[in-house]
Amino acid sequence: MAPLLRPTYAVIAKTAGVSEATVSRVLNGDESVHPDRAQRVRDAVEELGYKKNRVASALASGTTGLIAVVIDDDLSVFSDPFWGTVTSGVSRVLQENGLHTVLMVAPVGALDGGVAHYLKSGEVDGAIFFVLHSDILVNHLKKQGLPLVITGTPHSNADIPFVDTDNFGGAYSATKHLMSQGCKKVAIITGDIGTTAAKQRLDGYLQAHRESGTLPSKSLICEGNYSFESGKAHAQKLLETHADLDGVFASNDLMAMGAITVFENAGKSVPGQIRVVGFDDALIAQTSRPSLTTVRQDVVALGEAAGSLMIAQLNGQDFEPIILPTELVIRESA
Amino acid sequence: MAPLLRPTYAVIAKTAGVSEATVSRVLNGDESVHPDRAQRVRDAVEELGYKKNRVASALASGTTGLIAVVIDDDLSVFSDPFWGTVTSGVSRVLQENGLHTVLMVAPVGALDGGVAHYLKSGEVDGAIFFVLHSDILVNHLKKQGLPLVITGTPHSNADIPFVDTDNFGGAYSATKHLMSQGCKKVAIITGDIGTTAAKQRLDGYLQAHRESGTLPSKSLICEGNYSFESGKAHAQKLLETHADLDGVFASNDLMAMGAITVFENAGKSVPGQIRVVGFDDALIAQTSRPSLTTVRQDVVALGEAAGSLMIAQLNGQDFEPIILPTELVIRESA
DNA sequence: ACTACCCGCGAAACCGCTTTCACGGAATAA
DNA sequence: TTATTCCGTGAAAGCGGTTTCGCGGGTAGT
Repeated sequence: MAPLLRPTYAVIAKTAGVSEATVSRVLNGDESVHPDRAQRVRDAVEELGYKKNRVASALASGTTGLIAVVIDDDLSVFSDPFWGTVTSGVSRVLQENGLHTVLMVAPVGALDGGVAHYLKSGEVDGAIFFVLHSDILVNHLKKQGLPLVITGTPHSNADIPFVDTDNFGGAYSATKHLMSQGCKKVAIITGDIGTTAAKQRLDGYLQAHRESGTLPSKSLICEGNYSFESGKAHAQKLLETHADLDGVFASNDLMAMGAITVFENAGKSVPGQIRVVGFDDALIAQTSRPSLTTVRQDVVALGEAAGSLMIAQLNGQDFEPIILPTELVIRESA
Repeated sequence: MAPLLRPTYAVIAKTAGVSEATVSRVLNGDESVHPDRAQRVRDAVEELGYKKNRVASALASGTTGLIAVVIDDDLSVFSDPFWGTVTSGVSRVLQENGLHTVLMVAPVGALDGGVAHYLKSGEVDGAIFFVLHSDILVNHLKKQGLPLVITGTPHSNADIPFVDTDNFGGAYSATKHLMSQGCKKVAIITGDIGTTAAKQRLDGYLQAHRESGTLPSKSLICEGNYSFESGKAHAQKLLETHADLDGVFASNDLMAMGAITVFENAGKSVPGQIRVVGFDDALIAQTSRPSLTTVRQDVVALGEAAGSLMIAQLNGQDFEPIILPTELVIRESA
């Protein structure tokens, strides 16, 4: 493909007057080479503008320098700026460590799909999973010894390293905040309850109620799916069933926006009559009117943490799950 | 890394009773193998659950099956759902063709940066560029024979295959629409004028005016940078300098939203007193109040087109630049 | 002074697949 | 029948690094 042929070890070895083995040692940081000869090799490398052929290196060494980022879903997920941002964080950390990011967007499903095969085939040195609908593939890969990181909390309690936002704490403080603002009846619109994040946020909401001694009625708990439409639909239903509703915690900003739209169209002012808190601190939280009080999570940091955890594993270092803190950002809506 | 050792050609060859060369022929679709022996090979492959080692294959054949997606910018770009969506389109098409996507997010800058080296080192079979600030690297790579696709229109007129949205046409129809709604004085807030897309949208805006015989004054042309803040800032300035402003075409939805925010805060109703049209049809265009009239571009299709163009090149097929049509989506703001 | 070790370094095998080359036999031509 | 092609096929030579193995010389032990 490349017309100009790049130098190989053979050339470096000849111009440096050493063997190929020595070249390899120098280029891989083997200390046992005499400084003078090592320097001769480095000079030759410099002079010839040598760049190691990673493919050959991969074949011989068994490591490819590639980390897969797997999004277990369809394309729509990636339109969500959230995952794009996480990915950029991952990518940056990996790049700083000389690794590259292979992107795989596909429903993972079974153990014998294309993605599964690819991961099992040793073409990547590790895999970072984003949206995980099931742990079976992950557990399978773990058994094979592939370094893994999960972004979000795994479903099972297999000891797979993961990074996550403090969903519970964020939801808890959001709910507490609504209560402290005088809300007597606060509903929650959850995310896709099949995700651990949605469950944890619901738990935070419940915990806040538990502590205040006022358990919310079942009808205040609405099972949404993170979409704008589901936010609207549940807000509508809440209006009809709870005339005295005065607070809503939505599991993400988009649903919060949907709810606010419905409330205002129905003549309920936000935050005057109903206070609303979202989650994410996405761009729309700042640009909307009223601007949205929300739970901020540091999305780039999440990606970077995932990348770092992967690096740590590859280096054989110790590592533990990383839970990133959240911050309640108070704006106009609550 | 993988504990269970996978079978190699040697094993397949033995169980099928043929030579490794024949195995290779069968697995690469060489017609010149006798059907019976070919079948024996396929049976052996099936029976042993053989999967080709792509790394070894890459070393021997010189092709890696990897396509780089290069975003010539910093991380922030990837937080924009736009590029995430394009990427997912690319990724899907490539995956369907047995290729994988390597993501590189970094300022490309010079010819000797890390990204440049990687691309020149033959570790990828092709590269798709997203945000391009300069054509020099691209031209350099093209000379080396690396298959390239640019998403967006290149700066120079080098014959590099590209895909783009019909920016000119979209801006033209947006401006025409404002005029047809009775707007006498329509301003434009452009995007980062260093991008070809921003220039083309400006041209469309100007062309609409030219046809109507009313050339806009210089002060109606505001140079923004695609950010919410720049939308707000320019809207503010416009309010101060043009009391009779009654229409604004913003080069993207985010700036349009910024402008609307300013107008409404200033007591100007949208679309009552000032009509606003955006560009992109991003999610916020639907969720905002008033909902945004905007120029829709099919972002997934853009990515798919880029992927297809790459595939075509790799197959040695003919290919031409692809310009995707836009559609004016009329909502409340104009 | 003689054996026992350690250390730096090169020769060569190897990673798993691709591709050239040439051979044996069948098919066609003379 | 003999000479000429053509064709399917296997042996073997890479692709470009990595790694094992063992050699020769220097240091240390007694």
